[in-house]
Amino acid sequence: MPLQLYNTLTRKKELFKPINKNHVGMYVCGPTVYGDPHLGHARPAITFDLLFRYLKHLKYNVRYVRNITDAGHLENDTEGEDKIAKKARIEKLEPMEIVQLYTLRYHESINMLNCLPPSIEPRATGHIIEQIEMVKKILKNKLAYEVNGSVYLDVAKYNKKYAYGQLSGRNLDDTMEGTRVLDRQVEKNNPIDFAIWKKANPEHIMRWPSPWGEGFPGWHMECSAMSEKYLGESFDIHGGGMDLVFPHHEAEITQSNAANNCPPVKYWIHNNMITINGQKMGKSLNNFINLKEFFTGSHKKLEKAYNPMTIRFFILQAHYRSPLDFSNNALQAAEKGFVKLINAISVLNNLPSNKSSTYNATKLEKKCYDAINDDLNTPILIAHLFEGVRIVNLIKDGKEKLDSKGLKKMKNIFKLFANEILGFSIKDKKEDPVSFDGIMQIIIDLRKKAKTEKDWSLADLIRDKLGKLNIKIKDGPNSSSWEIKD
RNA sequence: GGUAUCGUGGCCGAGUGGCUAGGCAGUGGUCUGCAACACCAUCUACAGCGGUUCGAAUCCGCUCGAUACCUCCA
Repeated sequence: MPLQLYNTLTRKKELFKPINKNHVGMYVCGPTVYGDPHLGHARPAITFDLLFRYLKHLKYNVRYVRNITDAGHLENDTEGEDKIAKKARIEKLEPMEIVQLYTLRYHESINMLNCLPPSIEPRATGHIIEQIEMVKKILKNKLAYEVNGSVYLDVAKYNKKYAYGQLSGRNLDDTMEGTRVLDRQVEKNNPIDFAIWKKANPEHIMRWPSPWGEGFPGWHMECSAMSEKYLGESFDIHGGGMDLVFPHHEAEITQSNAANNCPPVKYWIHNNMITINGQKMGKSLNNFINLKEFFTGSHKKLEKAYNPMTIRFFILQAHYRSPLDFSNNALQAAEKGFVKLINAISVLNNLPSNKSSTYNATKLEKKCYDAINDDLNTPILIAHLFEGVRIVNLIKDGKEKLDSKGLKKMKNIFKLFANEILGFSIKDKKEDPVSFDGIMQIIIDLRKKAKTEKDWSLADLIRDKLGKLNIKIKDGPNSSSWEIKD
């Protein structure tokens, strides 16, 4: 079964077929860098990292573009302060210092989650010219109008030629009813029209010259302009959080149609939200936990620190389109499960092969592919990997057998799905240059001798002392092994 | 009010018109000098009420409940 993805535009799973054979263009909405990255940011980063990794595995030539929004949007359509400028004022820094600080912090946390860097990470402020050009095009197509130094997209006029609201499933009348009319929106012909260029008030710091005077681009312009620049007028995949469907992505479709007379995206893919006590985790609700706080355990809601791979595993254990509720219990269950998976991989790598097989690893491999191909069903994929874990442990106990071919297949399954596709980075004890392994073997041999001589106090002393160094001894029937505790 | 999504066992979380999800926790075993690990067995389930069907937790309708979006948010 080939790869199928759920397209928000059609609300169906669709067979994935790129526009240009062998090439895939993917654009994902990145963060607005005015605060620390939190657990909510981790979900799209990991979801689309997974897709990026899998598309690459399928031998596609993927260009993955994830933007950095460094031109703050207004807190409202036409009112409020630019978020980055506000933060700059509060922290007494230049806006670009805020941008730099939080871009670095974003990269740091996302890297720890083992997300591959995108092919291009463009910044909004680096593409003001492209955005102005796009506004000009929309004006030229008579689907926007200028008022007093600002440019608005004429949604009603647009709606006559293109259907507005396809992505979010709303029609124009409903949306107009739900649109709040603000006092200062008198500039607009219609409350539903949205700014694609805004005139800067004198106190607005981040401003650029334009044919309409000094101003700044509208909220949604950057993604339209940058995706077009790097991926073309029409590209394969656009991703982001579900909360961006309306108005952000709807506006992107509108802008691209208005400028280029073609829809920008073939597959719209949206990840669901992470909730805390059933409520969305977000800045506006002030109930978010920073990623760094997870890694260090320094948040009052956290019972302990969580390894970045535990966070990654926790997120991938749920399907990306399902809401995922945070709790210490869920995270600790994920942690234990993940350790079990990792331990089995190290057992597998030291397993001798048998003369014959009692288990068909090829079937397992097929099931893994079926799972990932079914709209990136990582919970099922992980469930299948746990079947592999069980088999590996049974082989260790001599209750199942794999010949050299089967063993190789099994190793490949874990390498491919756990490492390369799910992106779990697994520490390899053997990478240690001073052969910690060798030293450990000596200690284990000494303890074995003590045990043979029934010197239990010495054997226990060795185990306890190692335990204090976070090294855990695991006794088997004939031999012992060890592992470093987290 | 509009739009969309969802309601699964102690917890997290898949899936599906008839066949074991999986993880964590619990219980009983095997293994072990003890323990841990591992393995085996086992226990709780599909919000409620109708309907379609040979058969529904899975499809349809209604009720109740939850969430998101409609204002920047991943």
